[in-house]
Amino acid sequence: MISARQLEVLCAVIEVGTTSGAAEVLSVSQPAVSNMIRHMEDQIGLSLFVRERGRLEPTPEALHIAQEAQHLFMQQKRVDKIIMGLKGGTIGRLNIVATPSIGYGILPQVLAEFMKPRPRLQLSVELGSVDEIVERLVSGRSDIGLSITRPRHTGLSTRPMAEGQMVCVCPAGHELALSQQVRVVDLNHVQHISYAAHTPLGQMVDAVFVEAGIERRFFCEVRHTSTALEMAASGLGVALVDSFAVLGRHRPEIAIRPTHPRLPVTVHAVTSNLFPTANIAIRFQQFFSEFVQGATPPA
Amino acid sequence: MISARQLEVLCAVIEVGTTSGAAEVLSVSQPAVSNMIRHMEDQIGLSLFVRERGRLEPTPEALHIAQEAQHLFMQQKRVDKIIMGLKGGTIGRLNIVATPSIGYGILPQVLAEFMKPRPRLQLSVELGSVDEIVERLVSGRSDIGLSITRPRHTGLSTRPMAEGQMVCVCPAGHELALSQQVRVVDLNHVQHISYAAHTPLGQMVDAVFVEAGIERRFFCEVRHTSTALEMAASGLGVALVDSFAVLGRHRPEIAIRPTHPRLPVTVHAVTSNLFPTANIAIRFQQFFSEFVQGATPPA
DNA sequence: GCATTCGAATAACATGGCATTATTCGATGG
DNA sequence: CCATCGAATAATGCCATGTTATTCGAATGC
Repeated sequence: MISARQLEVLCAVIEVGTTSGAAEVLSVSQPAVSNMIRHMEDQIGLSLFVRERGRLEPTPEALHIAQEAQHLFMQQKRVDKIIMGLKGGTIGRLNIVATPSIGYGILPQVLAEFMKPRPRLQLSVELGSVDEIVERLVSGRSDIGLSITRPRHTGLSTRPMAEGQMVCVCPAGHELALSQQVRVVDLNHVQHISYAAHTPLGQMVDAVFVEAGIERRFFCEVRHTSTALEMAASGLGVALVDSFAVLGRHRPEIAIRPTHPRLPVTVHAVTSNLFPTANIAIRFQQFFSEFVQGATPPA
Repeated sequence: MISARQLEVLCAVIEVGTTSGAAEVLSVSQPAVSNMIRHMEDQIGLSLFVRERGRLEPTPEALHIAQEAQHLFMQQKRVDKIIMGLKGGTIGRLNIVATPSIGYGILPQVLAEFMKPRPRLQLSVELGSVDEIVERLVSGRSDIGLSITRPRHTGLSTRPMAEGQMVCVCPAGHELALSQQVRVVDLNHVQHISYAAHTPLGQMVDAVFVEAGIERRFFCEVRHTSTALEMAASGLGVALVDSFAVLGRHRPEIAIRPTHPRLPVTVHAVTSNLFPTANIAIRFQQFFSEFVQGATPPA
């Protein structure tokens, strides 16, 4: 019926007292205001102003309407702010599900930075296996999944977010730290921490040993790179971890060396095709990629 | 920034699920809805729907915005209702100031009818002399004044609202009731109730006696026609009252006769030129006129 | 008393938002 | 494979809202 613009003009004229003044405030021409007022009066069938001595005097009705319109403006501003917030990702909710390797490794750092300009963003982080990631995504309970291994599932889309590789982590001063590059098969000669053969990381490492016709030997088996990293940092032995796990952290107690052969790992973002991806999730993907790009690569 | 219309379309599409359906609900064409959605997405830079299997799936952001928009719609409806109410005069406040003759006579009947379709209208009725009416109007405390005598005052406008005349009221069976018409000067011959010479009504009646070269004689002097009417109805004597005082009332105990000469009286509506007249006051004037027109004239 | 000034109204015209109809494209289902 | 349904696109129209230029009326000041 009555437009927000009309109310805006009405209020401006009432506040300022003249059409010319209101026009200036609203950054439009004086006739625009004049026409709008007349049009409004015709439309609603009420006298809003009386022309007296060349001035406009608001009627009681006009004052009443203007008063009520304030509440409308409040709501309008509120909606606009919310839209801006959603667009900028400063409000809303981001539900992440990630593998523990990522969740204990790089994710906390990324999230810390991501949340800095978005204090009002609701955050949810779940850790789980690839199967659990798939389950949460297809059921719509999570907006985005983060995984090294790329789940194959109809209804899920994966995109590479960051390229990295496995690196060898050894206590500072360890014999393997003397060379610039660590041969994967050489790990058999030292006390080293590795991954179960049925895990994706274990299979990747195993492939190298199989290629070389050697059996992998390790004294300790863990599930997650973060665990392996902490054990290595504690001087327990040598470990292979993904480069993301050590990204951007200064750790004087450990040395980091690339491996031979190179074992590339990729962090994948996984989203559901069954539900629209939240804008904030898309932004988070971008942010994640840029964060990894910008972070100091492992020495 | 974002228009109410756009939000309306957004909500419709989300609720109905298809652009075609939303178009039907909104009574517009399907392309109109389609274009609006696209335009909105361009404008705010957010994906609101994902096109999937030929259908529209709202994004979480779209759902969030739609939710907030509901409050805006509430306010919009509220403002519209208020405007309608002001236009129809069902809300607002009507401040009336009237002379006692009117205030005790016809006004209550008129107001009773006027208020029936306007149960939420605030009403204020003050009674006072013509001077007091003037004072209240020029000070802006009353919206409209009702008076038989027409106040002369710069800043006040008067308009005739109802034409009537003085009528003679006598107890049923009174000798004057025998004739179809009562000569004013004949009142001197019966016990009659009249008005002080300094009052407008008194002067009007006096003028007839002066014209005839007769001195007015009466046994009782009152100020208001309503008092005179009640006294006459009680059988105390004969009185001249304005025709409005007996308008629309069946009173078997009294007889009403026109006078000779005719003594016309007019109810005037008085409004201030210093303030805009409230729409409700204008409507009341119209209503008053029509009420008097439509009411059964005194027999 | 007359010119100036200020504000409102009007005229004539431009533009963009939002609508229309007609048509095409893509997916789904018998 | 075709019929159907829904969305998108194209071509177009109208009206709300804006513009500039001008006029009109009232108040003001010399």
